Amino acid sequence: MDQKVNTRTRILDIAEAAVLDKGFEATSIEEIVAGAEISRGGFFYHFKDKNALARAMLERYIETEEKLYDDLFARARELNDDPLHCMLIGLKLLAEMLEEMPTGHPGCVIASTAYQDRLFDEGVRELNRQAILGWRKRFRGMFEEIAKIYEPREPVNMDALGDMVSGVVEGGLVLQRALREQKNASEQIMLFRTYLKLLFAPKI
Amino acid sequence: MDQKVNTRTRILDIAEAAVLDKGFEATSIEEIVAGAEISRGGFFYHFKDKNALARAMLERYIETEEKLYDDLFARARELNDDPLHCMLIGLKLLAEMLEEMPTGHPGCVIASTAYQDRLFDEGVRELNRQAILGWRKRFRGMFEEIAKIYEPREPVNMDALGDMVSGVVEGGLVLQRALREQKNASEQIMLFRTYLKLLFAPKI
DNA sequence: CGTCAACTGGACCCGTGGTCCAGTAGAGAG
DNA sequence: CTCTCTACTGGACCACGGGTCCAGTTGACG
Repeated sequence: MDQKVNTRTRILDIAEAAVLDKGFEATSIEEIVAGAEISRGGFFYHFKDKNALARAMLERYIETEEKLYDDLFARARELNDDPLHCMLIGLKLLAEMLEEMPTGHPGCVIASTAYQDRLFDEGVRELNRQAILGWRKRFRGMFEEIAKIYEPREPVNMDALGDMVSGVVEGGLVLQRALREQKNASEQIMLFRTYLKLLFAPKI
Repeated sequence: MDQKVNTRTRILDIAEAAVLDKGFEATSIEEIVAGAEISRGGFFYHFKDKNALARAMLERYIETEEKLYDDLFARARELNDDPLHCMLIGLKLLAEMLEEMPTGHPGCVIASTAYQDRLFDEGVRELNRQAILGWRKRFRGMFEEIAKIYEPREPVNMDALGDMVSGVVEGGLVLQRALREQKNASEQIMLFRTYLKLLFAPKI
């Protein structure tokens, strides 16, 4: 049963790398089983179809992402207890992280899932939705903390501002992929950071 | 030869609607020829393969999009000659437009192309790239005009700020698609608009 | 009348997702 | 030592979609 866990994880690892590289549709089961050195039958033993694979990948990815944000903002909090500065530091760390990731970070999984919609079943779509709603909640919470101390200079919808973190990351990754440049996503995050500085800056 | 133009255009129309609805990969040639009431042979007479179709669609789409931005900011200019206010009005118009589009506007074509990368040939990818670079240039130009009059309160990279328009739209559309909500993209644009107001606001 | 563009229709190939199933290697329980 | 159960293997088989090839038709125009 150690082997069981191993094989399933190995499939997920290989699939994830391939999907991040070239997208879900372009990744064939053939190629996954070749990489994992198993038979086609073996693959379908673990995942009843490609959708089940997608679901498992998304679940794992979302978990990783949550942990990543937890760690990142925990580290930021250690450096500065003020919620605004914590956010600014966290975004800087996020930008640096994105810049270091050569092939582009998994964030794209969400976007690519959104755009290949009809290929996926309701379960996958719902997972995707919940992930984004989770980030909305997380960041909205942080922004509300900030707003308690620093009154925003312009009125903003906090849900939308929370979404903007995800939106800027996703949008940045789209640009990066399409332009074949390397820093777009991190630049976009840094611009968003400037936005927050301006928005929550003490008046005069 | 009238028929020729007609058929080609008809194919493009039907393909575009289908692709916007469910993505390129999920749109079969079978379905396109059924919609256009032609034979499979007829389809391949006009487009040597699916990539040629993608290229033609992208070209047409980019042209439409350019014209849309031209019109939109021309209208904005009529309402206010100041470059900052013109931009703010233009973004408001853009946000309203996005909100009215029920199925989501074609912007997604760029993102979806970016994420289905390997399915497309170099020609398609390059078209995609050029479209984004075109928008970068357009918006950077406008921001430079603004910056001549209103000194930015924080230093920003003008290329990145130009990209941010595309990024915010693309990111917003990703959210909208994944969340199955309707206003995310326009909300994101309105937030970006607030950003510009803060960034270029006269000091004090 | 001939030619050419714009098709039709159908045969055919291949890769990919997916199903079914019979068989087996190996670990752990009795 | 056998019994069973999990985790597979391997191969036959199907449907569908992209793509090729090609022979034949139709209508406009010189």
